[in-house]
Amino acid sequence: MARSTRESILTATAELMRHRGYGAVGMKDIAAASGAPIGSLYHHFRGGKVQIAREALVNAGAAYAMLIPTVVDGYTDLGAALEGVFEQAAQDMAATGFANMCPIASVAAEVADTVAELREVSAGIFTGWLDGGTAYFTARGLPAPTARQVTVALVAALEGAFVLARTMRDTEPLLAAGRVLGPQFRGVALTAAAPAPAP
Amino acid sequence: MARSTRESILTATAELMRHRGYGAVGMKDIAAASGAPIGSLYHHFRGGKVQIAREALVNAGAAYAMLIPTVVDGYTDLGAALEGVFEQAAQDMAATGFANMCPIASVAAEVADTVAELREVSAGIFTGWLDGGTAYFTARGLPAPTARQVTVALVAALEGAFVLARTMRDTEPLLAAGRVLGPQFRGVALTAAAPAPAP
DNA sequence: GTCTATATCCTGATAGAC
DNA sequence: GTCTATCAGGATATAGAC
Repeated sequence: MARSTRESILTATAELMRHRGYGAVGMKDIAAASGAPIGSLYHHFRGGKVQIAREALVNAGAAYAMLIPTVVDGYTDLGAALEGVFEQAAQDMAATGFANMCPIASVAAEVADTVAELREVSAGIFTGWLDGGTAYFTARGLPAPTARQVTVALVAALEGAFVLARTMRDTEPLLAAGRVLGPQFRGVALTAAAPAPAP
Repeated sequence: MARSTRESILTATAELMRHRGYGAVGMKDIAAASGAPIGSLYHHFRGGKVQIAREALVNAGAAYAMLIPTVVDGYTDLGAALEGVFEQAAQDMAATGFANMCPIASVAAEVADTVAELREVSAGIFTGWLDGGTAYFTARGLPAPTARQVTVALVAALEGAFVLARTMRDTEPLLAAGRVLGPQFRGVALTAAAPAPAP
């Protein structure tokens, strides 16, 4: 529920780019979806489309950073937790008609070679996720190297499975990824959850 | 090395879209990269840009379908093979300055909600990969359900790690994914390789 | 079949009245 | 701060000479 014009522009942009990526979202679309006329877009964001996308990505990245801890908090076994994350993702995606996908990866893959500034922002968000996830799993009792590897593999598999699932309109990739990643860590205990870090 | 005008248009398009996706590649770019003037593009592909992209994706999809079997053929242990695939991918990506990425996922993520025809083509290619990989691992002695799960998880993790690695310009995501996926299957034997199927 | 010139539309961005 | 009208450039696609 964004209140200010600025915020409504950013949330509308994140939502649009989650579905259509960067290039296919026009300033006119953002104006229509946010309720603000084109002139206001440039009034609030002097840097134009790139700046709007940049700030929308940063906001969305911060929101998504809390998703994995939120799910994993409910588990005391790492293997079960990993499977749970993928099952939750599969459920969400099916519930939204296979339209749900994080805007970061969607935009990142598209602009990695074309809009340097957005690639850099996306890279920073990914780095924050990986560092934050590592800190979280370390706080839950995993050795740091394991925590890092599990986090990186989890995020990579999730993002890839999202692409397959969305394209094929089938949750199989998410469920299969969870069933392959999870069992290896069954029996690895997670200690009591500390307050989740927000990187 | 494409010989005909038609072929050179398709290979140039695949190469361009591997780097820039769908929207950011213009007909003018395709004309320049292939050496064919704009008029020839429409002479050979009456359906315009969408048809060119469609055929370029199908060609590239068939080429990529053989990559995993090519690497895995060199192994007799499934765990080592999986790690080997990710190490090979990491090496390739670093060698190309983090520009290397399969054009299918790149385009698929971008057009899943905007260009129905290309989403359908991409879905067909993914399905072909998964079916082909399952058949390959089955031929190498794995039970069918395991073969399917391993294939789906492998492709999903690869594609996701590609996005992270390309954005962060770092091979860590590929290597971490390989080191998490591989160990679970160490000790699972692959029988003598049959001729790889080309789905 | 090859190639040039152009038509039509849509984009991001700006100027300036309210 | 809000909003409208418009600019300049680039997109896909076409027409038609060679």
